Amino acid sequence: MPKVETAPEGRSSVERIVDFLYKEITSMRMLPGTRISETDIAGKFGVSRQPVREAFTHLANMDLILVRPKRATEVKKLSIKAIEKSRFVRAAVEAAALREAVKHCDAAAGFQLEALLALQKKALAERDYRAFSKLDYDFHKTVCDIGKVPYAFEVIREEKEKVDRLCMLGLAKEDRMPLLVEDHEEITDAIKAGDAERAVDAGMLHLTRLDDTIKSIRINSAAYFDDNA
Amino acid sequence: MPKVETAPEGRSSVERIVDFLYKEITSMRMLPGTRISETDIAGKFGVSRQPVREAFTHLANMDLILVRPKRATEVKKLSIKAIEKSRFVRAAVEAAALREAVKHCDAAAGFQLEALLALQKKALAERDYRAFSKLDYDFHKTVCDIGKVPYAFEVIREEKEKVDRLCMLGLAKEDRMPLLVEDHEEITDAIKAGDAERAVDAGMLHLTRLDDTIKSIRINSAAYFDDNA
DNA sequence: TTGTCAATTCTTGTATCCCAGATTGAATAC
DNA sequence: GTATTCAATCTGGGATACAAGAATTGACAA
Repeated sequence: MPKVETAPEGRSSVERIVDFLYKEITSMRMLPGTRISETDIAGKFGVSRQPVREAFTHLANMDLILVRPKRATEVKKLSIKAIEKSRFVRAAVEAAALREAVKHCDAAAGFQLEALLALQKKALAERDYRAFSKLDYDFHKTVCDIGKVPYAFEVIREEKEKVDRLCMLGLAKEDRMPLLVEDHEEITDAIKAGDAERAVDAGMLHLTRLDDTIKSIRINSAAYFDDNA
Repeated sequence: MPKVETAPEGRSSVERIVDFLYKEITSMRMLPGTRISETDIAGKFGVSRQPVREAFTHLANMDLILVRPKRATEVKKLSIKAIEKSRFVRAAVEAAALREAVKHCDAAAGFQLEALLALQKKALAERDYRAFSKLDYDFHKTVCDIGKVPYAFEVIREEKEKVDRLCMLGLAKEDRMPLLVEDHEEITDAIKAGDAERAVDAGMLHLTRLDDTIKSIRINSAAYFDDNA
């Protein structure tokens, strides 16, 4: 018998609470500045305050909430500095991954990218943003895999998550799909051509697609931001 | 009245505990695999288990300890994968920072680097590793500042801390000083010359200086490592 | 001597209680 | 009417007590 892992309705109390709050916050259902109380959450989950406290510590370490002792705990506001840092790290890692991908690209790798591109065009034609989202994820992961730097994608994903919350405020994600597919196409061509600089340039251009979104959100939703750096 | 910040003997209990354990672990006074008990630490600090638990959560999030429920908590072993990831991120960020530094370098920036170099040579001549260590820190920070990417250095520092623990096992750090200063010299020259590729190459070479150390430690101290990837 | 099993004793997880600081709003003095 | 003060109340911080799981150690039998 393989030994059942039990886990009746999740795992531990704190994990369930962390998961719940994480999703609430990153999906922007809980807006920055929202105050959350240990007691409330404890009541909502039918547990004592202790697990909630630990969950809070977790989320605080993730920079998602701000615990102000004796005052209150609230959903952390977005920080321009943090976003810029994230943006920079992502660009640096993405560039490095692309250079490695160019170095290690072979015929099979080229086909992998082309296959993903085809699927993306299909999703684009069907205006299936959900599918495209997954394919976008796969594309960048594949680039990292081709470059034999799997950890690069971990970093990219981590940094991406940090700004994903913000993008929930942006509208009309569907409109940007064609542009993104074009970018992927250019990146693929550059990698297949073995042109590292062109691949990096395309990758960097690809990243700038986010900048406008961020800028407009920053203006329209200034209340959710913290520093004005 | 400026309002005294109190803080009798530090800050909060958990912060003191985190600081203590952090130093113990990163200085390798507590070796990987060492078991630590909430009760013990609580007793040692004269507090209850609660603050200790929170401190543990912190350290677990930093990947320094491993909490195994109902079993025990122990100092986390070193992970080859984590080291490679850290190494990659650092290289990527360092490269990006160097490119930016080249872009923004002016006469004043050049003098800053030269000044640091002179101090480093002085420390080298005096075999003052402690001073050199600080100057090395300053050098890389200055590069990031020149490139107007201050957050880059934050990342570099964070990643550096992750492998610093490991370097405690290495000996004869003094012997590598001349090589490191030479590297800094080459990096400075390349930046001043406005040659981005040369600067990046020099920076990458600089990073490889660590690789031998890591490799030898990995062999000599295999017991402290986790995965054998 | 060795293998098995059970009780004991560790470990962390959770609940409950009390405490101190901070906010807030009402009452009071001006 | 305005400003100040003080107390009720809400916040998180910490201590203690209890629960549950895993490892260890001991006895006992083969």
